[in-house]
Amino acid sequence: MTLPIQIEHSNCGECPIRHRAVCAHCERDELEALEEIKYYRSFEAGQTIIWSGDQMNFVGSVVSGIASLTQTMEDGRTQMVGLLLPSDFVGRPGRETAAYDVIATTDIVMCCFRKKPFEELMARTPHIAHRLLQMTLDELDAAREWMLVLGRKTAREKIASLLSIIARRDATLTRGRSSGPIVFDLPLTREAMADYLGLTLETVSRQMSALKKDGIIQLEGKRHVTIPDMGRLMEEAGDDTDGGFLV
Amino acid sequence: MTLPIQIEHSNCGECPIRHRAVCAHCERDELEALEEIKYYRSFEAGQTIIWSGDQMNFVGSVVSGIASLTQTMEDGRTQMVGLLLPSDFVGRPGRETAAYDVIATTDIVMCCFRKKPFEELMARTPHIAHRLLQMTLDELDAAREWMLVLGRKTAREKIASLLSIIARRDATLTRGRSSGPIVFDLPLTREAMADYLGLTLETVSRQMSALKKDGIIQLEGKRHVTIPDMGRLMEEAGDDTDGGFLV
DNA sequence: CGTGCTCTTGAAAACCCTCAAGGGAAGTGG
DNA sequence: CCACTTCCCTTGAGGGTTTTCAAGAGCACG
Repeated sequence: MTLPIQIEHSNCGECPIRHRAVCAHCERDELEALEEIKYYRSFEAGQTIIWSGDQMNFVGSVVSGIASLTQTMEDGRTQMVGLLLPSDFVGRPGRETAAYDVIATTDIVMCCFRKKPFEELMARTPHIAHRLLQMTLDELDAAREWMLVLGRKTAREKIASLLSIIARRDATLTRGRSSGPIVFDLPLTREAMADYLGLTLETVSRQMSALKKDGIIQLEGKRHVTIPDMGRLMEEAGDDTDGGFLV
Repeated sequence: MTLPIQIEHSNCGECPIRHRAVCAHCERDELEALEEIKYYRSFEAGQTIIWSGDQMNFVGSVVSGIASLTQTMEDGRTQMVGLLLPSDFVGRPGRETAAYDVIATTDIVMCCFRKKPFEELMARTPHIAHRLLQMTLDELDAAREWMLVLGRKTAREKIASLLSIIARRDATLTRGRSSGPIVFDLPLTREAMADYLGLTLETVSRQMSALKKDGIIQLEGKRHVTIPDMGRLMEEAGDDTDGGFLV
């Protein structure tokens, strides 16, 4: 049941998210201060990391794996409001309780900081505060982009939008190449996709099949996706591509 | 056509948004620095304040009136991604071009700062940076709350959600009372409501009529709304109220 | 009194959801 | 090794909500 997950990166200098996380702009001495209050935690896929309404005793960064921020109504309707990827920040300085459920989508490793010390450190470390502002503004943009998807796009466009976001992220992480087919594994179940897109899982499944039938995507198994032509996918997503090269 | 709108608040100390805007936590000397780079601009209802893709030469705060942040697809589908109320901040330090259209919903007065000097000032004024982080986090929460509305609520629940947000804001601004009926004027056309809610204007109109027929709201004319029972409205919105007193 | 704008209402159609059944792969225990 | 279960996914049929298309009402303005 409980796998002993190895924590390898005790040293910030060797951390895989060193240059993208909230600590990205930190100097050596600032990193050392962070190291003193940090600790790692691992969660298995499916585990709830934070319950909405709970006391938040820590903030932190996703080191590896994927988590989701979700909101649930009384009758069970669920909406994912954020996808947390490696380097993304979890928690809100200055707030006591969590506003959303944070759920591990895959096995995940987090770099956590006790909240109080982190807030104190942030107050005297402009590099951290500034980076957090940057990241928050980016998340706000992503949330607003997603509002267009949720409010105005068709089911087919929604699926294409999600796939192109994941494809783009994968392309950034794995290599800079933009030519040739893009290949990746979907980190989400059909149900998670549905919760992200404001659809039912049946509609997700149907639209995935339709995109496959039309040659926009290729599927091996349920999760392994190949995108032969990124431009076509973006057309299906309804985004202005106008070439779309260089992503 | 062009009304000569009076700019009254040249002095920050008397500014109506003094304690809620990005300058809220500023000391006297910080305010003086802001005063040196600030200027007021007025826009009439319907005017576009900023075009998506344009160079951003200023950032600023809404002093009075309402503006909307909207995103438009090539085929004309429009989604409002933010509602800018007095004290809300416009613009993103560190970015060159605007990501969204900013449109004056009502006549509006803005307190603007030239972008470059503001960024420099922010770099050496933690009070401003900290306040901006707070405000950005609040906006992120609002955006995420709205994602649930867009993704998972029915047309009727969407309308009720919008009305309760406006009602709550009005209640906060005009007085602390929470008992008795709430009365306000809708600052949005049916079309603007539709763009906010991801609906068509016909559906908005129909659901407004339905809520009226069911006694959830009362309408005088098209814009003047009375809410006899805030609890009932929030039930219709699908929000957990559990009493809901104290707003 | 016509024009323009916002809003309302109706009828038909489209899209997505709900309900239902079943397939395929992985894991468990006999 | 093979039933059996479970989980995830696919596909079909029917129905409901919202959209689309269309017409007209109410109001302000010139």
